[in-house]
Amino acid sequence: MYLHKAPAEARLLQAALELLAERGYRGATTKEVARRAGVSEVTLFRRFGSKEGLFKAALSAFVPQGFLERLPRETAPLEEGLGELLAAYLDLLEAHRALLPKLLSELLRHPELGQGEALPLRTAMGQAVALFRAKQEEGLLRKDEPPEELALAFLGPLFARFLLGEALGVRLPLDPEAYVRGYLEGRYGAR
Amino acid sequence: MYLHKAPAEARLLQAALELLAERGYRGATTKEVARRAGVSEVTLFRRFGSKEGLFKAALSAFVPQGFLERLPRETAPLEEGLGELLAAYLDLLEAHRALLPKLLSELLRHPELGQGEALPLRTAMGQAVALFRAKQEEGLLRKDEPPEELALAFLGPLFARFLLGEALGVRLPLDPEAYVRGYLEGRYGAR
DNA sequence: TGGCATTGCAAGTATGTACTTGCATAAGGC
DNA sequence: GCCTTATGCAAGTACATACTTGCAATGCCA
Repeated sequence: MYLHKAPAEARLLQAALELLAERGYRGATTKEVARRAGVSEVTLFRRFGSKEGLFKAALSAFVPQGFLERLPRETAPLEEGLGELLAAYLDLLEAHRALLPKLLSELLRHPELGQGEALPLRTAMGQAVALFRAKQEEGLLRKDEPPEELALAFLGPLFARFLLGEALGVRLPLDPEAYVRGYLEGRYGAR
Repeated sequence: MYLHKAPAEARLLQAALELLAERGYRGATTKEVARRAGVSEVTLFRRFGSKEGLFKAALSAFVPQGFLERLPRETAPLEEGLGELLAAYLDLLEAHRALLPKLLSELLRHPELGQGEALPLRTAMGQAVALFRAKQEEGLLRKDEPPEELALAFLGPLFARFLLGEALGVRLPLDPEAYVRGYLEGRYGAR
């Protein structure tokens, strides 16, 4: 196997993410991405086919290695499972603190970028939903709401808290155990 | 005077604002602005000279007629002055609820658009600062902070509240009198 | 050492988009 | 009725940018 393959590709993905956040999808040129990655522009097109392919891949790849495997299985006990889910997402948000708000804004403006074959965030949300569904069937969570609602009610405030903190430039400390407890005692968690 | 002058110009400015919010500065093409305004593209360039000129003008003009005149003079009593200031800004935010968050995001990404000769928001902020400075000199506000700080402390939470509400899709009701009282009783307002 | 994969470089093509020019037309004001 | 002003239309220019092609160089592995 050709050893130099990984670095060029990885640098292109990283540069694409940064420029996407800095200048937006239309403002980020392939030439500039290649320059920042220290790679020729031709290589970019040989690897990713098109500008859109590159940015889709970048958005899919920005979820860290091992994130999906780290998510709790449906068989995990309720409270531990939620705790692990929360911890995994907290780490993800922390790892991309500076970029995420602008990336989200670009995703809203260019929905096609989120249509990547297996955008990991989508998969990750699917796994979270599976966990909530399993706990519903075990009778540990209320069944009068679809599991997607339960998952959103759990993760939504987390995103909101994060985005608000970034927008205002403040760090909002979060106690994971208290967050899980608060969810379980709240409206959606009540069984 | 040529009677048809105003409509074409006004429609161009309005279409430019909408497209700026929808697609961003780079994504908004002059052709599309002209089409939406129901005007030929060449008219756009004859009126505003360039794409940048058009969008600068649009950002300057989106402050409603009479807004500046409505701001309180330095001679207004403290509490009434703050109340009028607050009411004027509340109306402005209300008038542009849907557009403002995206416009602000574009302003952050393209600062040159804010460099308009007399961007009214800049002027408006200057008048607010003058009010706070006058009240400082009357001894009604603490003098150990620059008036710009006092103005920001007064208007900042208003903007934050508005942006948060838009981001989360909720309406946060605001009691103007309570807001002014809270400011005057708080840290920055204490004299 | 020979072959394959990966990359760079130089040069191109195609297209979109900002911006221009020339001419004709219509709407007022005087 | 003439002039100014505003506008549209058709056509075109200049440039940036996405994307391609051909060829040579380099690193790796068998």
